Amino acid sequence: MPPEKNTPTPAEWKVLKLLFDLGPSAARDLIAAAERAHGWSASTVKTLLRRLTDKGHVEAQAVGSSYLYRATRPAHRAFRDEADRLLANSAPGALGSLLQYLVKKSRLSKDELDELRALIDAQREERER
Amino acid sequence: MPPEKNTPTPAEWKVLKLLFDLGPSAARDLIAAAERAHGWSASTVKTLLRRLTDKGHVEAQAVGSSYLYRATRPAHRAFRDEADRLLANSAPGALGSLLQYLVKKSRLSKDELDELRALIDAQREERER
DNA sequence: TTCCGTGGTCTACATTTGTAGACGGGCGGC
DNA sequence: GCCGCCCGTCTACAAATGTAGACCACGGAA
Repeated sequence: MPPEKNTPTPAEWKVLKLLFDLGPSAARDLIAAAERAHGWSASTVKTLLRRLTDKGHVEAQAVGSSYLYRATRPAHRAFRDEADRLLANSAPGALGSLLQYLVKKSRLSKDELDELRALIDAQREERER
Repeated sequence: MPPEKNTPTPAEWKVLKLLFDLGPSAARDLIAAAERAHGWSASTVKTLLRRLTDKGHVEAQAVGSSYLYRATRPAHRAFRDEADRLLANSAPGALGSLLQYLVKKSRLSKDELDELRALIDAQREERER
């Protein structure tokens, strides 16, 4: 169980995503990015940032008179949680086709494909035994 | 763009999931299942069912004096939409490891693994060219 | 020293979501 | 033919969410 229980809401995710993209950032940059990306007002971003820190997804590190915001967990961890939600919902039978869809759609690089293939082979071995 | 715009809320998903599991069902069965699975009252299920039909995820086919509820799109389609949301959020770099995680965690059957592997090989070919 | 821009905090408010009771009508049993 | 049960609809209402203004303090520019 991850320490963070409250998953981010969709709007919060968007801010989180910006944080992932920009890396640890000052409010001004996040606000600018959110304005550009979603047309949000500064206030909106501030609120979402507060809620994210409340929920523990974002950490506000005091720097001078203001904060540097950073995601508390790395992007891949956060996405993983999302993925878990997906699995939790998905019916067992539908899973295979779901993954196929994802692989097709996500246009992985050759290296990534190789890794994935290796993983699959390993799993197949396991099934053999 | 799928016809359905409003994605189901988490609670709605739970009902949808029950519908997928049970197949087209009468209210009584859904209510019973939801009671068992989530401890919900009949009213709650009814409301969620209404909202789902409003949003177009569920279709209420009149049968006698009541309805037979059925999901408007097959499970795999619905999950696919969820998966799309996931991809939309996920940063490109993180995708590979995300899929690995999913494959590992979802414990596919040998057949499913084979299919997935075939798909990956196909993609690799494509990268070659 | 004064003023302004930024950033943070408070407050606000409409909407959506989660959860559920009340009510009226029909059908199946007695 | 009357009764109760089950169903669908209406209504309710608290909490979460989306979106944002008001206000205040401080640090830097002038």
